[in-house]
Amino acid sequence: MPSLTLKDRRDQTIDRILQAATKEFSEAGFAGARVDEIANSAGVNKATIYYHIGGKQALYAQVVHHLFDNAVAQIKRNITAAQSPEDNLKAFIQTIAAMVDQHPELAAIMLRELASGGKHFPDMVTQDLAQIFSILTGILDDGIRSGSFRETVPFIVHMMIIGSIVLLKMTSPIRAKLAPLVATLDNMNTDVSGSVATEIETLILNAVRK
Amino acid sequence: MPSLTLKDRRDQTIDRILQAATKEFSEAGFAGARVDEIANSAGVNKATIYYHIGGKQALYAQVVHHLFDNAVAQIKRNITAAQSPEDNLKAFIQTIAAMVDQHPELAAIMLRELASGGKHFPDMVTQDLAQIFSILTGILDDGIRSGSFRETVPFIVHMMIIGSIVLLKMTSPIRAKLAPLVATLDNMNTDVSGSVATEIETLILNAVRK
Amino acid sequence: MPSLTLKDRRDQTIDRILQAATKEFSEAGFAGARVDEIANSAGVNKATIYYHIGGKQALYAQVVHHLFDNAVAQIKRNITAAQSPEDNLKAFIQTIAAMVDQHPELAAIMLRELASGGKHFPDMVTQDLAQIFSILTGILDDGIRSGSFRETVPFIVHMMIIGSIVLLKMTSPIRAKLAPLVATLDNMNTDVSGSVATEIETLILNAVRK
Amino acid sequence: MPSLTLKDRRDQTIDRILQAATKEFSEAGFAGARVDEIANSAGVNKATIYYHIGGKQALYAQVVHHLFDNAVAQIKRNITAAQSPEDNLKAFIQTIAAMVDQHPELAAIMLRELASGGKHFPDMVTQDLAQIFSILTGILDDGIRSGSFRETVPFIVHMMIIGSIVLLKMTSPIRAKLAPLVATLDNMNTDVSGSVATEIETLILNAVRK
DNA sequence: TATGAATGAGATTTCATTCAT
DNA sequence: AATGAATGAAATCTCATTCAT
Repeated sequence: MPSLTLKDRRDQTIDRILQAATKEFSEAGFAGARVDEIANSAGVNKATIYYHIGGKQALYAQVVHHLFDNAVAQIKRNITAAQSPEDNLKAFIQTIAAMVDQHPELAAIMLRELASGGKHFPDMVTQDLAQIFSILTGILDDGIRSGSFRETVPFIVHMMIIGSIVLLKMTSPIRAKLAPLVATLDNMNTDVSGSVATEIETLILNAVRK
Repeated sequence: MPSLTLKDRRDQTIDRILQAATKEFSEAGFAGARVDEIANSAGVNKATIYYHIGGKQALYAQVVHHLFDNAVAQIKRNITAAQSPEDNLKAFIQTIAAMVDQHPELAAIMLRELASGGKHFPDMVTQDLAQIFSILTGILDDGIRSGSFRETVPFIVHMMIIGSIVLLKMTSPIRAKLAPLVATLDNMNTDVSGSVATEIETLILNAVRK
Repeated sequence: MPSLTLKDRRDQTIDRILQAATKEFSEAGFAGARVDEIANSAGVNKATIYYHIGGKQALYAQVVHHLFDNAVAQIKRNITAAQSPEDNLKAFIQTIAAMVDQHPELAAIMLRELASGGKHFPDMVTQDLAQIFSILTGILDDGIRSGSFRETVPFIVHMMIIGSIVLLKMTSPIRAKLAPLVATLDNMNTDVSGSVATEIETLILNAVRK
Repeated sequence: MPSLTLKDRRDQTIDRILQAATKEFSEAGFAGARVDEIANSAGVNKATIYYHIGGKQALYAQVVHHLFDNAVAQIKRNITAAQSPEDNLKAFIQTIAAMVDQHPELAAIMLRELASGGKHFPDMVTQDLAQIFSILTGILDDGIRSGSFRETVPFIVHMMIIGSIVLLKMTSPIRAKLAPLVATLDNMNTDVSGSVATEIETLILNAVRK
């Protein structure tokens, strides 16, 4: 029994490349990322990247694709099970918070993409985002129908949730710098799922509740 | 009266450089920005930038500095005049929204900086941000003391406000792409001050009100 | 009888490689040719080329060798049968013209080799060329001895024949571009054997006849 | 008085680049030429080539352009003065021969371009070639009108002249290899203007004369 | 003050070749 | 016999920076 088939080897190599690229792109952005660096940290020759993937652009596209696809899948999995609109909204917030803790690269890449107007977003990713949004819309509609939620502008609520989670996650290094100067920042966690997400839940529920 | 003093000429040149740089940096990020491009769009020779400013890093620092300094000043100006905590909170939200509409570059640069952990933020900018935050903390404290606001985690409220405003502003090109597919996005404005900010006010006030 | 012996399979593969290589080298030259491209268009894996042939240089050598060897053989076959010096000269011209129509790659490769001073020509090919030339020398000598031809410089006559045939063949794409602008080019054939070769015959015979 | 104006320096640099490029491209062809090599032999930094010219393709285009433009100009200059069709034809042949001796790069590049179907020829060059051809057509027409020349196919005569001259020039290294084996090649000159061109004159005049 | 020319260092990409199977 | 994966070396090109004027 051979230790590893050819295809497995291939997949493993591609995986290592994709992981290294995800890290590099999220830390440095597309323009700042270095193919050399990615190759090194993936432990492959630079040419291997071109052989398997095809170039910096293509590599970036794959990274973004992977990241967002998995994210959508995870959110879908976590929401469908829940029940009341309030619980669903909580689950939505917790899921996104957990995801951002698990994959901070997602948050970094999203911010940078927003900063450049989503120019590099492949259409599929845009649709992924639309799906996430439609999950929230569904929850809010349910709540309105069942009389527990007010009428709100769903996209604004969406941005409020995503915005607070992502910014809270990404400000943690800055918070660390500011903590000595600003009392209320002292004991804030670097993770956003947990107590931070719980506070967000409360705020958002108050915001949309009748 | 001479047409233009030497000093004015100089200042004008520097101004054109800074404006061009602001645009380029906000659109492409630090790594993606090209000194060549900045020089072109400022209508000066590349070497002039080095002569007056000193290099890409220095140029970026000045751009960020300008942008955030003015922002803080503007917020301070708009808040001090107001009265009740509720009105102050509204003014805070409206001011930030107006600022982001006026200077979308500010939003873009902030997002990118967050994405890279604020590595390039000069200390002064970090302190600017702390000042803005302390304004909000003051408003929330006032509200708690006067009995109209609940106890909340100020930084989370802060991120909720900033996050929703900035993301709403920056998603407008993506929204344009999605509008045909998603009904609720149809008639959303590209500006965030105005009706969008008003909805944010309502949501945030509900969120923090007792 | 088995469908195909192992040896035949091998030969077939090599053949496909050589054909693809001939096309690619003639279109792009040695430096411009891509081993990848050759492999693709031969329908084999790149490594197969290295396995069977041994490398780009070796491949090129084989291609050139094949091409010129066959050419010499064909010319020899066609000349020996003829009779009078005039008829032999005509046959010589017609044969070369026919060969160039059949294998335009030969012409392309020859031109490129001349352009680089025959650096890559294996010695055997140089000798092939010498043989072709000696055939012409023989014809011209016969003509002089029989009193029908003048004394000429054989190599110059040779170059005049080869040059006009090869250039006429290779200019056909350029002629196509020029035809709309230049009246006399309108109805020139893309093939060089036939009426074009007949005109060359006349010109050359006039040139060398007493 | 400054030793050299800025513009002169620039022109000098560009000239050195163009000269080096002409040599490299003619020796190695487009694909085989190395920008590094060109930069080195021009004594400039590689980036200088990109600064002034803009890339390998552009560099090649300029080289070809220069070469052919000058060639056409020179031919025009030399022909207009002459008189009888016979003398004009001789002048045409001598001029082209002289040009090829002066600029063998022209011949090399032309052969390679023919080999690839003139794909890289800018339109202007194609028109240059058409002009040269129209000069010959004029001469032949004159000769027909004055009764000294037969009716011929001008383009074939053209190719016969150009072909023999260019091939004679470019075969000189191969001839050197063959000389020990082939008696008649012994004392052939490496230059084509002079006795070789004179022999071509005789052959071509015989070929077209009534 | 301002500039055009030039560059060094490094970025991305290509490609002939080899290796393990 | 044949292949997919991987690579080293080198090619083209970019870009922040400096120099001479």
